[in-house]
Amino acid sequence: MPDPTTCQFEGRPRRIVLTGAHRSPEYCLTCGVRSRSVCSALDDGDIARLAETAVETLVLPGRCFIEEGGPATDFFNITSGTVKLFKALPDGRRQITGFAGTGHFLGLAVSDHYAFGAEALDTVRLCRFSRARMRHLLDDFPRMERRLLEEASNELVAAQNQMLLLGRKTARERVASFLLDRMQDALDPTGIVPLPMTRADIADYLGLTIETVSRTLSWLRREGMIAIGKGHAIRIAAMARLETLASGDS
Amino acid sequence: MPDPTTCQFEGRPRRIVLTGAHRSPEYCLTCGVRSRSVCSALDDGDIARLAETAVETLVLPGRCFIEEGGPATDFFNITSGTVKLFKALPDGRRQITGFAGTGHFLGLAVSDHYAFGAEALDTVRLCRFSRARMRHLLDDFPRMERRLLEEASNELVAAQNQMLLLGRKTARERVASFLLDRMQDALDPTGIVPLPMTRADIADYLGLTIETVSRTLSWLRREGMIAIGKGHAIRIAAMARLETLASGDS
DNA sequence: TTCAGGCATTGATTCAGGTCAACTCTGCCC
DNA sequence: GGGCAGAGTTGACCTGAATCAATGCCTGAA
Repeated sequence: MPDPTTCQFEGRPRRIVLTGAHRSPEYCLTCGVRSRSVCSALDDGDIARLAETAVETLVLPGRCFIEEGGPATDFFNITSGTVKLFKALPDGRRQITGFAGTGHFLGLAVSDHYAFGAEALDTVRLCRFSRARMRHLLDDFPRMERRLLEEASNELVAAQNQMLLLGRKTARERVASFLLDRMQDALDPTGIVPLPMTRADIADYLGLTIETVSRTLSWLRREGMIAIGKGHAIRIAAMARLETLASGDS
Repeated sequence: MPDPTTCQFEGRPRRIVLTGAHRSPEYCLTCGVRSRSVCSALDDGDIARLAETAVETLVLPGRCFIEEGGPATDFFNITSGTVKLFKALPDGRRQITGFAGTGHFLGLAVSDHYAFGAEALDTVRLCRFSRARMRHLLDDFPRMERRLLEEASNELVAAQNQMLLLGRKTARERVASFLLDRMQDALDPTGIVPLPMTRADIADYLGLTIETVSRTLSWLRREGMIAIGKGHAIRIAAMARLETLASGDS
């Protein structure tokens, strides 16, 4: 069983080998990453050079692969799976600052120490670059820098939304906002929202306790706004009412 | 008197004229901005071209110059003064997502609408670029892009810290963290922390009410950790104890 | 099948911080 | 000086979410 307190890589890091399919700009390196990935900004030549420097890694669920405050040696591009990013206080209180999925970058820190930890929610595949190599790549591929800037800008907008949520929204508004955000992410028009994280993760993301998250979900169900399925999925039953609640119009 | 509900520029927008002093990389455009500014990443030629496209603007205290949700037409570099950045809910609840001072960039949004509002705390001078021009500049000056990426990364780290604060810290820990952050910003070794913002701004930044901010500052004073001076300044009297409090070690 | 352990739900109670209200302080205009 | 408005402080009380506690519900191991 993975020990979440240690911080190591699992699986079989290996050199990436490009095949025909991977030359398409809509696929990343070895692993079929979609348009959000690093490769959407690069051409075939770029990708060939990247392949020289990236290492594909498999991370098992529950395994922490970035340790908050640890030396920032690597840079990551997630190619499948979901990770949670978090910060912690000495007494154990935790705040999840975001969830990163396929195509997202990690480890952009300017400092030489990671400002946050990262842990795999499910089995995660990622491309790992040494930061030194990464710096050289940025010099060679201006498009890459453009991509990173775009990603960082998007994350800043998300962070500002989250600050509004954490600072000023009620528990009900927080949970409603969270469900809608997740639905946007899943791009599922049927209103089924996958929740690969535990109640504890949701609580740590929303600045609440697990009990409050649970009570609030039950309340949303009693009110007919959602239906709670088996196996960590929720169906949104009254989108409009949920949106009104999330925006704080009440 | 400025009307904070409308969103206009004050003063005398004008073309920027470079003089000898401004050619130095440690000064921005017209106005003596230090190393954090856009110019630290540019050489003389770059600066000369920038000067063609930037407009200097003076913003009066209390004036909102970026309206949340409004069309994102411009890009800004603050050359003096402090602004508050905020998001609001329909019923008036507000969250200040950050304070931006000399050298900071604003308006990096990927979307074509601003994701936050900005209002001058004191008299603010800034260099304004149209976003269309800005895009062309980024193509011409890769160094500029590097600078923006660095700035965005720093802001992301700050945002993550703020999420930890808003989601998991107590009122006392929040206020202590805030004072220490402000001191870092002011770079004043004597421990005098300038607070150009009102109690309401501090409250909206920390996710508290003005009453709680006031009570907490009074408590810190009674405990001997700070001394509250006249005219919006505070002296830190027991740095170590304040740091222990801020980090949540209690 | 049973048992153990993690996760989730629900109820009872507490408390940190919000709300409401009174008051002071300061600068400012007349 | 007097009066006024906005900012700040302090007290009394209330409430939303945390805390504490009990129970249910899976899943995997023996």
